[in-house]
Amino acid sequence: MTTNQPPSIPAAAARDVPLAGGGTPGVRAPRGSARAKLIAAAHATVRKQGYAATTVDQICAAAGVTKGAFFHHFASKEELAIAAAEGWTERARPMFERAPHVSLEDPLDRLLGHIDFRLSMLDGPTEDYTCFVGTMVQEAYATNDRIRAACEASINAYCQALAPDIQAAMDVYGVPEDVTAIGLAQHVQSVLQGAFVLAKTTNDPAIARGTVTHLKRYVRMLFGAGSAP
Amino acid sequence: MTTNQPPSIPAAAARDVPLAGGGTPGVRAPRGSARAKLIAAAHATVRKQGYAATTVDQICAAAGVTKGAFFHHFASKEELAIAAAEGWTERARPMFERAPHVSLEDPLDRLLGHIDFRLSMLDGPTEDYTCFVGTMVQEAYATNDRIRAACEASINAYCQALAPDIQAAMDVYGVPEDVTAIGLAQHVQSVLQGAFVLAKTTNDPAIARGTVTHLKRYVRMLFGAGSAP
DNA sequence: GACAACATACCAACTAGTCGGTATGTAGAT
DNA sequence: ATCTACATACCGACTAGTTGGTATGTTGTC
Repeated sequence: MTTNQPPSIPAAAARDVPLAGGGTPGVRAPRGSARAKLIAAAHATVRKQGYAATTVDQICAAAGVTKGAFFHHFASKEELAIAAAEGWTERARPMFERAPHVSLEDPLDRLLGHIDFRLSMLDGPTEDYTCFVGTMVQEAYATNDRIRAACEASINAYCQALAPDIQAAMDVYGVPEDVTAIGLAQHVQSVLQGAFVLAKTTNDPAIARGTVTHLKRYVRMLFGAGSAP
Repeated sequence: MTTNQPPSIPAAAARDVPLAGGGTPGVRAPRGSARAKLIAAAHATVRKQGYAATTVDQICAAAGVTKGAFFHHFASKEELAIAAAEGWTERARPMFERAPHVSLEDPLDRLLGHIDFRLSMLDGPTEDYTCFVGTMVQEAYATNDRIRAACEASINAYCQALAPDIQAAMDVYGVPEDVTAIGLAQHVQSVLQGAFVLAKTTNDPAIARGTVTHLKRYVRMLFGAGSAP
């Protein structure tokens, strides 16, 4: 796992790095922007089609750059995948760090606020709220260990970032034995990943919202059952 | 959605339909077995590599048949995918129907027994306990609506099969308002799908077991909080 | 002998990656 | 300041190999 902190699921924050389309033919993009555009294009394309079905040419077209630029920055499609997994972590970090609920006093409120925040993201086109690394790891876990490890690092960073608030809430409110902060953080991540899969099944976030709502109720019951201040 | 009942995640029940290997060269398999072998091979291969990364030749090799047999039974790779999604439902049905917990008196015991059963399946190689349709829908939801719908039907059949016991438990024990039987069944399925994604991340079922254990605690708390007989 | 169930040979399209080349910036010597 | 030398960023035609699918031949069964 990497040593940095947060991680996992940005939504429509792609607008920072404009994808193609805006690339008026003849007018070159500023030098040095190709790499970031390729990573953003990979996020968008893989979230929609999966990794294997996404071609290098498609990513280049979505990024508005040529194959020459692609292989200048990345030695292979695999290297892009790994860089994009790291980029996913970086892209998610500010989203969760800057969310309003992080400044709440009570750690349980922060945790519930985070779940509400995730709930509010379950809207719009499926490919805008689903997880890049969650999608990619399904195709790579058994065939490409470097990509698998990069996805693991991203998911792990998310769980590690969530754990301190959970631990603080446990310290304040108590919780049944054999519940750990990291274990509950992983459960949160699991429910979200499962919500994405179910959402893809119907191409609609309704079921996903239902399942995350169950998660929120669970967290409330878990901490409510213990002693309260 | 199809009208049949159960559905979703068989484990190592593949042994009914032997995959290749056993195909001693020169010794032909019994006529009429190719279709079932191709579907079983698709299950195994897609669970391991994903749909797009799986080639028709790989499926044929795993099934121990030739391409001619493949295209005799299926008009295209897409048609196999759809048939395999239906086959997944059929394959899961007897596993869950014959499990010992189904004969328990109390509906809540049956539900908890089912979760325990799912928990016990989280063992061995990742590709042996993960979900074929859950894997495939991630790659197909936006690009192939027929495959998406076939996966939806399979997941839906699972939830529909689980709902009656949940409803019965709700009738006996009560449950917070705005909890529905089908909604909770979908949550169970969500947690399982998320557990599979997390398991793929580390290529180890430990996290998956943890998250399903959280699910079991949630179900207990949900029904325990209401009035009990 | 006719039809279903296969097998074999083959092809057109596509894909990741290569390669020679151009455009743009930058550091140091004069 | 300006010129040279070099590095970095990017372009797009090309290739070797792969892929889904087809066309045709063979074998077993009723």
